[in-house]
Amino acid sequence: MSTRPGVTPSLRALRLVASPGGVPYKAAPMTSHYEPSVIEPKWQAAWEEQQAFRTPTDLAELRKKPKFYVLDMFPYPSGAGLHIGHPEGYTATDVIARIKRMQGFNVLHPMGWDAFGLPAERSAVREGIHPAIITKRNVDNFRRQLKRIGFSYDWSREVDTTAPDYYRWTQWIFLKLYERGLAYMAEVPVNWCPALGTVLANEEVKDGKYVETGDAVERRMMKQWMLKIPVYAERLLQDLETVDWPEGVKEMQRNWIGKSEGAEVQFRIDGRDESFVVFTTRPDTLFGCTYCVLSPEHPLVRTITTPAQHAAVEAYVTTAQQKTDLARTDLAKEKSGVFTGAYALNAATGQKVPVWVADYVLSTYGTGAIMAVPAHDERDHAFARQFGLPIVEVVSGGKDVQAEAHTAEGVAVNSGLLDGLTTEAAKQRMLGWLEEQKLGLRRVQYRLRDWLFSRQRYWGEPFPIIHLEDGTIATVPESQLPVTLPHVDEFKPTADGHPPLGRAGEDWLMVELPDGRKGVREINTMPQWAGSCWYYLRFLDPKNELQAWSPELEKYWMPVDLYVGGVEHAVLHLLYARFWHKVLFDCGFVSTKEPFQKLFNQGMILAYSFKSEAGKYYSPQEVDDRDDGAFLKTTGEKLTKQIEKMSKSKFNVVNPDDVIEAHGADSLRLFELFMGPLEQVKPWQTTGVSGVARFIERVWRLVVNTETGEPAAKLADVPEGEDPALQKALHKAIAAVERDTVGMRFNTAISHMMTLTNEATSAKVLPKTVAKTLVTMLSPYAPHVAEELWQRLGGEGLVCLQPWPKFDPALIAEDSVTYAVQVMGKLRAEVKAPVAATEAEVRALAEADDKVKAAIAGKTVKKFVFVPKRLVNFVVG
RNA sequence: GGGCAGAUGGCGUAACUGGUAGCCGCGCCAGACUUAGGAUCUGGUUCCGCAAGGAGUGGGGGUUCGAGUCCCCCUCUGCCCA
Repeated sequence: MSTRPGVTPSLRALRLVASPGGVPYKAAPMTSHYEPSVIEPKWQAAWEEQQAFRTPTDLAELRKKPKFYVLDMFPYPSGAGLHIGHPEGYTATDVIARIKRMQGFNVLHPMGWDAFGLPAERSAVREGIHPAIITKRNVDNFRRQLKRIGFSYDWSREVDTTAPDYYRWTQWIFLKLYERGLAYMAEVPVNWCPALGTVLANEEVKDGKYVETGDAVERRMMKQWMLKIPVYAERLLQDLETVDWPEGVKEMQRNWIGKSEGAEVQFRIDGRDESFVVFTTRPDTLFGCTYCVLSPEHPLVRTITTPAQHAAVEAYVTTAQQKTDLARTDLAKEKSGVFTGAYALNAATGQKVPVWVADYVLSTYGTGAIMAVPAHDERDHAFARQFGLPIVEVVSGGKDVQAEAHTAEGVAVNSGLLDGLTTEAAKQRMLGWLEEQKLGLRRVQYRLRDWLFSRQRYWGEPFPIIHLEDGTIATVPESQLPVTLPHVDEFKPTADGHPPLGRAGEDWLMVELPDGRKGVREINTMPQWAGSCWYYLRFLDPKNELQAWSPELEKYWMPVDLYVGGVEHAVLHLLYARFWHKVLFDCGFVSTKEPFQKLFNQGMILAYSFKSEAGKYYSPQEVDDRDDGAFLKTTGEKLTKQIEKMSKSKFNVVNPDDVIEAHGADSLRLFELFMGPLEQVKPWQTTGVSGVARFIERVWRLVVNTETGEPAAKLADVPEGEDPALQKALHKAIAAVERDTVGMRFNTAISHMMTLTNEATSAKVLPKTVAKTLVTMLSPYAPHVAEELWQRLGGEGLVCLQPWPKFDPALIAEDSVTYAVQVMGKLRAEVKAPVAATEAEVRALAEADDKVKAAIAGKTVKKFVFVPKRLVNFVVG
């Protein structure tokens, strides 16, 4: 290809430039054409050599400027490498980091690796290689790919959650949780995944399967570490009000925390001196309670069951324990249950109501017992219908409650002292009455449960915990952290079902304390969430060997000003990190209540895929994608084209390395942002990249004569105002690009630069200062080509360290304006008027127009609407 | 089933507090320059119509001089929760 004459020489140049200790970047050839493969390594080397993005560590130095902490959700370094979705958010934060630097901020923009986790461990088992080696290999690849895109990370702050000098502090934070009574061990029903040989958190399980792999999950009782996140439920809920997050994410967190206010009501067992307590959010419906249900695990089940029912109940309880929570509570499933033979007394009516056992009531939620009000609760209704239990209406609502539950609010009926009250008033009256009668209490309930915090894996943080012979627990002293991962022969569970750390030698497993007590180390490890709960704090002070971070640096940098990542972390990571942060706040180790002030979710990038009638997928290379449809090249078979999530099996994964090979990193960056609003889900269109590549080449030609490599002929050392129209376009562009960039509307910011470039292309003369300003504006987006052009324009130093250009508001002001002239809301003409024109003047101009005359001829103008600088409208009758 | 977000040319999208719908790209069409090239430049490109003109922002209704934007109902898509 004649326009790319030097593919081989430029590749050679790339190697020269990139080779450490080789020819310095300044020696890279001055090409006449735009060749990203030459200039990108050149400027990456220059940034590195000049430490352009090194954030000061000295506080006195830092305090001279305001701060801005812009953070990406750090990736799990998978073996597959980056896909096109990663750089989307990373490019956005990089543009923000770069413009903030230019605007005079100290910018903290770090990157690291959330590198503990199951995939590396499974590769380790498969390949027989230590997960640390696999992790390093993957991290090296990720780092190489990220550096190739020209991100302005301060790489001296890189952190890796699997490094002992990092997880030492993860263990330290765990000790703080333990000391505060927030971590404990308990025998709990867990989601055990036999295929993986580990337990999973509730949120990792869906439909009885592990969400990542689809492996089956079953229930088992096991002794596990738990964290008492519900202690912080109220603050996690309240403090959402103080952060600038997408409303949707806040709502998801609120739902996850699941606060409900209601009552605990005591039910006495008829004829026995026993009682149980139910939690209800609808105390106003107590008069409608026609039966009660205990969960199969409820301790009272065994004691109250009558001899006649004993066998049936026993059998039922046994089967129920096998089922997962989800299978038990699924609304669509047929309800099951067994009568215990016992009766309870309805606290309000004193009537006897039967007590059943059913698995749709969970022991882990509320009190493990419910009062059933079939008339006003769908699940209770389904259950009552199935077992022929009575349904009594206590909230009037127009529906026939025998046929369908009426769950909405209404007016209380058949409810004694509550009759005639609206639901809210009835709740309050009933609560008051229950408290007076000492039959119940007001109670706030959260859906949020204790966080299952241990895993039976190798590749995770060991707990700094020792189990002593006397059954008590000792912690490893802070001074002896980290507890490093031991050597093991295999990364699998032991033959007798212990986690992989059970394979460690006695020198690791057995511990003797200074006082002579002996014990064994905890052999569970922490879940992957642990390391990501606090990494944003380690970035502040990553090399600190004495503390997890310096309190002074924490006070300077926190909170994170902008945090960008996928919405898939809306609840888990973001809730766990907030929880730890609040604990650290209570310990006095951090100064802010919340870690992430502003959160932004980038939308997923999808891609087109091609599928045959038979359901087989084909790669784009095999497809002829035309206007009239997509066809398989070999057979001509018609294929369907659809937009889907990228996946190897659908042959629609786009790799950033390939895009860089074809168009360069600057084009990749621009296109990632030009596609559409950052928050939106959108398809990757390979052909679209050439559009932004063309834009870069147009800018290039403004500066460089592509025949000779000399400066372009129309570049001139003349005042910026040489061409007033161009100057106006320039200042408008500065204002728009700045506004849209800081507002994270990158797609429109880029289109404004394109418009300016088009204007500059058609201008006769291009003042050098205009070109320099354009290049400066472009530099956060396409930093490599901007550096190259800045240099060729004779700019001093690096363009990425220049101040952001200022616009002159006076130059943006228009002196005349075009008015749309409507008659009855329909556009009939346009007239040009001075900016300061009065209503009467504009009306006169409009009425003088022939088309307007024709439209209003013979009619009376009933009203004249005047919108300054925009339009006028004749309302005629 | 509930909650949230969304639906605009052939495609990705743009449109400030209600004020000329379609900016910027992709693709396509035409022309220029050409060693005829997937380069560059110029012009065109919502639809119907030769035109005048008309229609048009998922569908239906409403508020308003004026609605992509506000209100009500519906359809579909995505995400989250059950």
